[in-house]
Amino acid sequence: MELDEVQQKFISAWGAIGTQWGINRTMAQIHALLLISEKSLSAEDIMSDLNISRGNVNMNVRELMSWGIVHKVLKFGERKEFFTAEKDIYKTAIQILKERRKRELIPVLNLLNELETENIDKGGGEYFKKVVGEIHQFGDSANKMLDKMVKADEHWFTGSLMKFLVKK
Amino acid sequence: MELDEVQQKFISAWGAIGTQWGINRTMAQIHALLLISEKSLSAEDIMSDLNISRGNVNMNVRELMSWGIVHKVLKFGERKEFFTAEKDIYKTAIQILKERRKRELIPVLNLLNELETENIDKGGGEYFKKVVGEIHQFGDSANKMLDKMVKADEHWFTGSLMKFLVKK
DNA sequence: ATAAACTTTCATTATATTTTGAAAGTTCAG
DNA sequence: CTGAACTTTCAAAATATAATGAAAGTTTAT
Repeated sequence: MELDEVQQKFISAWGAIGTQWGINRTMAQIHALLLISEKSLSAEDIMSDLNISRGNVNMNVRELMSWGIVHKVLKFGERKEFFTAEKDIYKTAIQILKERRKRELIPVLNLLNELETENIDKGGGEYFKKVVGEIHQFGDSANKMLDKMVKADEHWFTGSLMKFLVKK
Repeated sequence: MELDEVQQKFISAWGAIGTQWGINRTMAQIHALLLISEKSLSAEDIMSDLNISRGNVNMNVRELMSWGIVHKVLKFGERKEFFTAEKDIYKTAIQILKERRKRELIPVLNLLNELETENIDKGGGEYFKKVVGEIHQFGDSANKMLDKMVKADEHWFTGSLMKFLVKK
């Protein structure tokens, strides 16, 4: 596929946004490319569209798959693997929340538990205890919230949540 | 202040988490240090506690202030400037949401507008139009949601939102 | 079993980000 | 005004992150 100027712009922007959120630029660009590609793409397609190496494509596509927002597609009669992005943007967002919760929030909550215990064992400071306790409480709330969000149906986000937020 | 082992651990962890969210490690560590410090700290305090240079402290403290989560404190009779972090973690989270909305989401929405116009002008693809349109719609919803959240009172998060989420 | 078609790995290279620290700038008490 | 106390800047150095591409590994058709 030849990318036109508007598409290029979209891909660049997606890459830049990703960077701000701690996502590697190329990974975000591959995601953008797959999002706007109607057909699934092979590693070679991605290499040529984005002008990046085979190893880079392989690494980042696998990472995107581990996030559950890009999928492998096998075409009948073709030996090559093709890739496609989840096209429902709500599902994509929920999936990212889900993964970030699992990979980042939960380990932090565990660490906070540890720190609270250690601080008591070692007769650590009251102030530290207070601050960490509050962060922990906040983290727990966020965790519960995300759990609900992630388990809710996919139109919950624009549906009931939006209504709830808008009413009062 | 001498940092004990538990505090060190907290600061390191905060730095690591920051990194995953696209925040520079040192900035996150300074934030952590200020969070757990009962008293406000001078640039020199931060330099010695975290073992970093003066320039680095200056740069990152200013960045934290621009995010509105660290404040300058002037002590009577002292010429030095002291710094303190917003200690209410809810306020801190809301403040970060607010800034990310302003700095990142709004520019993206503007770009999407542009891209949609350009795509029509240039007779670009239908599929692209569809995908970008959906992303735009999602972004608008998120934007409205954040606007509500940010304007709500500080206990809204654990209060009514949690209740709403937990009930069904 | 072979070899062509494809994917994965990883040491090296390239790029981007962060940190340093000395110099320049600012403020203020005397 | 002056100079001491402090803050800011920014070019250079250090560090961390990402990309390359050739070699190794895997799969499949024959």
